Amino acid sequence: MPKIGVKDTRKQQLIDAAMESIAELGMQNTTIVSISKRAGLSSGIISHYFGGKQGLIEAALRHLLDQLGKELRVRMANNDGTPEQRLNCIIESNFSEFQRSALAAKTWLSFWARAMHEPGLKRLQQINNARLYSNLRYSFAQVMAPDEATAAARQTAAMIDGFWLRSALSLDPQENFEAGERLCKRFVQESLAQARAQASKTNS
Amino acid sequence: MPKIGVKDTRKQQLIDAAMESIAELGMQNTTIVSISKRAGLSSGIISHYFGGKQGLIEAALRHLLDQLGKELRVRMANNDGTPEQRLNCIIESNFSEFQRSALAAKTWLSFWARAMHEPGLKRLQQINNARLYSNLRYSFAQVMAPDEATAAARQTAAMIDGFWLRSALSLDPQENFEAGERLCKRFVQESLAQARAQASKTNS
DNA sequence: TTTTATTGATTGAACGTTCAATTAATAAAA
DNA sequence: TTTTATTAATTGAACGTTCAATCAATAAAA
Repeated sequence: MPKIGVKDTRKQQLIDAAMESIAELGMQNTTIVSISKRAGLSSGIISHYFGGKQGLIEAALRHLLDQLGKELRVRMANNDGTPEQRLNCIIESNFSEFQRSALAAKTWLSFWARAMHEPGLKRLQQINNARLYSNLRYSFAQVMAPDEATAAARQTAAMIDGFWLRSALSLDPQENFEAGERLCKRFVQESLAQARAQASKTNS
Repeated sequence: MPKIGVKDTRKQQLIDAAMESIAELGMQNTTIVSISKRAGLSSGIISHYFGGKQGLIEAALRHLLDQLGKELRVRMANNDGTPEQRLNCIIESNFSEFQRSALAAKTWLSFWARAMHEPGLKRLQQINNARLYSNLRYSFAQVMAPDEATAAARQTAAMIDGFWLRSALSLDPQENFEAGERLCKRFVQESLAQARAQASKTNS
């Protein structure tokens, strides 16, 4: 028998190498060779483990989404249930270290573009978008009227994605990401403050 | 001499065809044949007018940016100088009919992704990002303290781009664009209202 | 005729996929 | 222990396809 338990290791190696290649060369210039060389493996191995280049690309996106989900779950577990804290958690997990790395940022953007014309990727992307939105909406709805919560959630989701996009395209992504995180949190704070002011006025 | 004035016509035909192809097939599957066929011309003509496929791609992006700039200038000319009105103009021009079409949306996203790895496109993209930001900041600064204006401009710019992105990726781009425009305007309104409240408090 | 515009067949490079061959780790047999 | 059989893991050359770019040939205007 050959080495056993190597399968998952190899798969992860290839996924990492794929993201490195996409970040460095772009989706456009990422080839089976550019990936396998980075992983220190042969070109054939990609088809062996993922059925082809396309399969590896999808696996890489799934991996990014998993990271994002895990990030959120960890942070959610470590706080009480204040809407304010939960919203901060959501923002933080979207800007967390892993996600913030230039590697991930560039890879995301490539995926977004490709998702528009490949149903497999598009579905994954939409699930993720819907999750961000509904997480936000749930917390806002505990403090606001339904309509207000919907609006605030949509605005926040757009702001998060917008800062991501602009940061990835900027000359200094790191700095832009940090500023983006701060400004998203500030927006949420002020939305909540205004909602509370509104509520106390209605009650009196 | 040959037909005169055909040059610009052909160039525009090819730019339109390129955007159609990118919107339909994605940047990935757009070839000089898929473009030239849509334009009803031969494949060789692209190199003749644009020096190659890459040249046409850049010209198409430049065209999109020009449209955006023209859109803004027209709207700016038709209003007085209230910061509120100017900000609405900026938002409207970013969501205007031309820009809103699924064609433009898909093309934009493809450009964004590609811009990250091609200096020529990246420069164009950054000029555009900087213009949106500084237009916004200028108007906010007439009502707010400098720091506040910077923050509001950054938030608004991110929200605009974010709604663009999420709309382009959504199942119903049209509806999402419209909602996005409304919510961007609402955000600006509330930012201005809060700034004025702050100002009157400070004065008294 | 001269100049410009346009075509479309051709070329050569690049790419993803396939697969026969090799390697190396384990299990079973001697 | 040593030998043999078995099999997953891995390689990389070969193949067929796709594509951008080229260019000789043609058409049409001046």
